[in-house]
Parts: sequence; structure tokens; C-alpha cells
Amino acid sequence: MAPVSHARNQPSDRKRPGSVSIRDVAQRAGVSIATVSRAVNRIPTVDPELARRVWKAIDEVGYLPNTQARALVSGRSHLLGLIVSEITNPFFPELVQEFENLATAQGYEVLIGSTNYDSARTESLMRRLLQRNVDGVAVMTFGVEEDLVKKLVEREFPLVFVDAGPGLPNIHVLKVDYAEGIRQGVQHLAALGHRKIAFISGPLEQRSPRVRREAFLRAMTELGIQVPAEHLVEGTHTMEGGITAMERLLEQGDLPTAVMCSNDMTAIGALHAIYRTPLKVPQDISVVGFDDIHLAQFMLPPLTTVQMSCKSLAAAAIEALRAGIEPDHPKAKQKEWPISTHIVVRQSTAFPPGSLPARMNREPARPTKPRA
Amino acid sequence: MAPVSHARNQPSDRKRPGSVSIRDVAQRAGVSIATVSRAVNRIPTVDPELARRVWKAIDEVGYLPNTQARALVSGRSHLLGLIVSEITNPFFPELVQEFENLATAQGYEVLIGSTNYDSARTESLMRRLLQRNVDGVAVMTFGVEEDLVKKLVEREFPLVFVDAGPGLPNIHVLKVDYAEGIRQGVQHLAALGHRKIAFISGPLEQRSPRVRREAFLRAMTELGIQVPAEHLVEGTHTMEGGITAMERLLEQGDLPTAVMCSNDMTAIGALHAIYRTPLKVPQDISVVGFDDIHLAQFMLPPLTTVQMSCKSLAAAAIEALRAGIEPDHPKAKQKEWPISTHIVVRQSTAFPPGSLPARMNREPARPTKPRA
DNA sequence: ACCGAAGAAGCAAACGCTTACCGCAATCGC
DNA sequence: GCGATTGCGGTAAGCGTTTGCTTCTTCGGT
Repeated sequence: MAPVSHARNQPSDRKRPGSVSIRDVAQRAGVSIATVSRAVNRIPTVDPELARRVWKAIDEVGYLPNTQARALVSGRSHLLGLIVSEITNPFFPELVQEFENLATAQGYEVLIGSTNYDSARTESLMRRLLQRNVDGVAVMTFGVEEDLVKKLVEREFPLVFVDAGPGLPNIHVLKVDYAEGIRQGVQHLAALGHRKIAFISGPLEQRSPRVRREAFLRAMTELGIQVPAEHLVEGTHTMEGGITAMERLLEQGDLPTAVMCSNDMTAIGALHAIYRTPLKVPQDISVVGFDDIHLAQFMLPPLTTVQMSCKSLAAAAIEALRAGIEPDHPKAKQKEWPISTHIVVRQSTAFPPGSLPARMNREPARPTKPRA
Repeated sequence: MAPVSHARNQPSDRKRPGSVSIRDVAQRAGVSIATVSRAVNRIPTVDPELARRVWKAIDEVGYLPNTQARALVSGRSHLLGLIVSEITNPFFPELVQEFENLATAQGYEVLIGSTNYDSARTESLMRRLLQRNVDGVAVMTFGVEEDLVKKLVEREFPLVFVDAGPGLPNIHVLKVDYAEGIRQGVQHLAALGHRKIAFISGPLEQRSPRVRREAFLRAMTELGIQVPAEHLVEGTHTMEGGITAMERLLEQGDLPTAVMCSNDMTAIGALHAIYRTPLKVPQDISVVGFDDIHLAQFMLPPLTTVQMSCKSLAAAAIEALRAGIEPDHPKAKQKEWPISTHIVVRQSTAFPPGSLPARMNREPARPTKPRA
């Protein structure tokens, strides 16, 4: 029987050829693994000369510290979970992009999952994220399932929701100010002379679409404008949904002169539905979106929309998570993170038909820039 | 000084409240941690009765095995890296979605990174993925940087490229059959009577766009059609690029009657550029895309395009990775994975103007379904 | 009744790292 | 000049698992 030497400081006969461990570096530099570790982590107590030797060795053997092992001892994985509802909805890739940039800039990696509105999926996703020991999770789906969330809250697990998830204390919430942006949208339309303004909502079983719809109704009420029930139609936050909803709007007798949509994909769907008719946007009907996705400015005509900056959404999410993760974060106590919204006027909105000499409608209205 | 007891089998005074380890379960079930581990991994040598007790304990304390620790000992992280060039290009979210579904179905998690065509970013991304000990990486950016790839290949690190990355042996390659799909596209146009067919390419410093352009030129040559240099314009694989390129095409004297584009976003940009002129698609000019993203069928008119199924792309990528990772995978030896492409005829293509009575052009051509 | 084989559970090493603690040499104070 | 401090590096414990080896029990064969 071969006497196996288990000198703990010897380089391992590696499993995968080429995977270099801290011991290889230590051997090469002629120091202990502790010193290597300290050098890598730039701990000032190590002699500069030695440190140089270590770094040289690191370079020569091509050492990369194993994050898993680090995570195991430090208890922090530097992994963040990001849950979105549907990654194929163009809003989310933009969000993901921003989130990722910010996260990596802070030394975190991101595990993304999309739920497709399926709560079983969400649950399994959450479980997997926890097994991976993520340091925190941002739930950016605009409709939350409340099951295991409670347990997590009890565990003081850093969690960020958008629009207040379940009414639980002690979780971070990105409070999107739908009211402001949507009011701006409605007022913009009203200022142009519109009175018959329809609204295509998102799927109403979700929270956020409901909130947006409420905001619209309130803004209309403020202006003293009635909204007939048939001008309130439900979409799905997808282009298909926008098309269908707009078609329904077009079929009925009392045509609105303007349509606000719960998100941009819906608005884009609406534009498509209108293109298929003899009607023109914005001359015959104005359309306003919500989100301001990249695509919006490339529509024909470029879409007037309410901007919800995914940059600030991502930034707030990261900040909130860090506040929950890092013990001495300046804003550790903050629980609500406001996200502002405001209208971006492009060319899909104009005076309602018949309100003015036709030629004034040729060039779409271009009010002054909204306040930033 | 308090004598610290270090009985290894006692539950830890946990770092994060609520993080439950295997020892908690062991204690609760009154067995050793080894038994818990074996029960969890369904190793048949454990007594059914004991196993039941263990599972009960697991349930009671809410135990989730720590993947990091598992990875550390097994040497496999069950993490897959997915590198895309630009996650905001709609093609990629679709790919990501498929990839993720497949990966999770096989028990893998996915780390996504988008390079934005920045090779420094790619490099840092790769490094981070390696530190995370990913089991393999799929590089789905359609233009590769060849730097550290070689080292990885030497390490026998499972790597999948699309379109043959650097001409290195021993890496898995998803061979997209551009030629076939593009030939079908060209032939479709030629069959309709087009002879003046322009091509908007992607950024030519990347490999895949070059291959697509080559495929187009070859298909044209096969048909004996000359392509004047001014009908070959370079885009950027984005909508903006498509708009600019199409504008350039429109400015020049010799207007093509059809335009093929290197990807769908380019084609969509081209459609937009054309909408801004009095020309009509498809009556005055036909447009063909490439990719068949979801959006394509919702264009006005619905876009005729060459489909490159991201489902099969994702499936092949996963298969290839697993073949590289799992020692006894059936296809461990396979290195090339063919991906077929074929045309999907919708309504952005029709007879060229003037070739036929006008009314025949009212309804766009609808040839029979292509072979699957 | 005794020995050996088989089955089941436990012990402990190992995965790659961080870090508390300890030992050693050089320096300081008086 | 000698004990006390200080500065640096090494030793080893431990993070949460898996797993080879050992131990203990049970049972069958003779």
C-alpha cells in the first residue's frame, strides 16, 4: 500500500488539469499559503518585497482565486439574484444590462431568472438562488407571489421588491411614482385638447398594472374627465396584447382621440393595430406609452411615453441590496427608494382631429421639454 | 478565557440567522452528518427508516444544501457561463431564455454576461466566470476575441463557440449553416423576379457578419447575378445601423428592388427608413431579414426572414457543454454541431415593381411553406 | 458456539480559501 | 545590556459538503 503523504501545504495533484490553487502559488513563491492569501487581499502587513514575489508567482502560474472557497469561509458569495418576469419583454434586458453593469462594478455577479409569470417557477428559482447562497435578491417582476417571502424576511435576507411586494415590514421597496408620470401624460393630452382618452392596462391580476390604471383614473378625475367603461381595456403588457386591445377599442362606436398604454410594448402593439386601419397617428389618434424602452424612439412616429428610467431602477435596486448586505452601509436603514417618472414627448401625440386647421396637425405637437 | 468546545458535529452558532447547515439536520435527526449527506443524495445504503427521519428533520429545519460547499468538494459548480454580445438586441434575450430553460432542466445555473463588443469587458467577464468555477462557457457573441481562449483550450476547459471561434482544435463549435438559409432567401427573391438585390451586412470586423455576406455573394453568383459595390453596405446589426444603411441605399441612383439584411434588427431599421419615404414595402421594395426574432412577425408588413432557431442554438450549446463536462456523455467526441437555417416567407417580399400588373402586387406573394 | 461476510452508520480527511493565534527576530526603553 | 514591545510570517482551524475507510452489528454457515 502506497504511503500517501498528506503534507497540507503541497500543491494538489489537481482534479482538472490547469486549475491552479493557492498552494501552487505558495510553493512557487516559496512562502506559505497564508502569505499568498494576504498578498492577494492586499493586507498591508505583508512585506512589499515578499508581496512582489507572490504577485510574480501568481502571474507565472496563472492563478485565479476560487470564489466558491472564498464564499464558503467569508459567508458572502458576492452573488446577487435578479428575478424578472419575462426576459423577452424589451424593458427587462435593458434593466438587466444596467443592473449587471452596476453589480459587476461593485464586485458582484448576477444570477438572472425569469419567471414567465409562473409562480412554481418563481419558487424553484428562489430556492436555487438560496442554495447558491446569493447575498440578496432583487425581485423585479411587477407582480409578486407571497409564499416563501415571509420566511426570508424573518431570516433578514436582503430582498428588494418593486412597488411594494407583500405588505411586510423590513424589506426594501422601490417605490415607483407612477402617479406623477401618468399625470404628466394625461395633462399633456388634455392640454392638446383631448377629452376622450382611453387606457389599455396590463394584466390586472398583477399589482403594478393595477396601480398604473388607478393612477390614470385619478389623473383623469382630477381634470374632471369621465372615462366610460368601454375606454378601459385590459391588455397583457405584450405587443400582442396591445394589438388585440386596440382592435377592441377601434371596433366600438365611440372612438377615443387618444390612448394611454400601461407599457411601451402595449403602445407599440396599439400603433400596429392602428396602422392597419386608415387612421393616422397622431393626426387621428394620439398614443402614449409607458417605460420609454429603447425601441420607443424608433417607432413611426416616435412614441411619446412616460419614462421610468431603468438606470435609476437598477441603481436603486443595487443600492438597496448593498444596504441590506454590507453591515456598515450608509443607508442601511432606508427601506423605501423612490423612483421618479416623467413624460417624454415625441411625435405620437398631437391635437385631436377637428380641433384645429388641418395643417397644424401636419407637424405633430412639440411642447417644451418636460422638467427633468 | 472560555474553553471553546469544537465538537465538529455540533450545529454552528450560525453567521446569518436562519442559515441552516447539514449539522443542524444531523442533530435534529439524531444521526451523523454523513448519513444526512447520503440521505440527501439518495444513496441506497442508508436505511429507509433513517432516511425518512432525516427527510423529516430536513423539512422541519428548512435545510437547503449549500451549493458552494458541494462545488468545492465535487469540483463541479453546476454553473454555466453564457456570453452574448449585446443583451439588448432582441435576438439574445430569446436565446438566453431558451438556454436558461434547458440549463436549469439539467440542474445547471447560468451566469450571463454581455460584452457589448468590448474585448476588455469580455476578458474580465471570462476571468470572473473562471473564478466562479463555471463548468463551461458558451460564447454566443458572433465575433470572438482570441486572447485567453488558447489557454483555456489547453486546460481542456469546456467551451462552445458559434461559427468557429479561433481555428483551434478541440473546442465545440456550433456551425450555423448560413449558406442554406441565405440561398433560400436569395432564391425566393430571384423567383419573384428580383435582380437588383442589395445586402446590408453587419459589422464586418466580426466573423459571423462576414460569413453571412459571403453566403449572400455566393448565392448571387450561383444565380449569375452581379452585385454592384454600392449595393453592398455595412450596418451594425442594430436598428440604428439598419436605418442609416438603408438611407444610404435610398440616396443613390440605382435603387435596388430588394434588400437582404444580415439580421432582423437591421431589416427592421431598413423598414423604418423606407417608411419615411413614399416607397412601400413590399410593392416598391422587398425586405428580407435574418434570425426570425419574435418581433419580426409583428412588423408592418410582417417580415420575411431567414430563421435561425435560437431553440436549436441553445439546445446544441447545452448539449455541447454537457458533452465537454460530463465524463460519460454519449456525444463526448462530437465537436461540431450543425444548426440549420431556412427561410420563413411573410409579407415583406413581393414581385419587383413594374414586373406585373399592379393589382397582383396588392396581395404580397405567398409561396408555399418552405421545407422544415 | 464461533468465524467471517455483509450491511449500515460514523469518523475524519479533503476541497481552496481566510484569519485568529503563535513564534521568532529585530528593535526600543531605561 | 536585557526584558518588553513590535512587526511579519507561518500554523492550523474552520467554512459546509462528500466520501474512503473504519467500526459495529447482525446474521449465515459449519
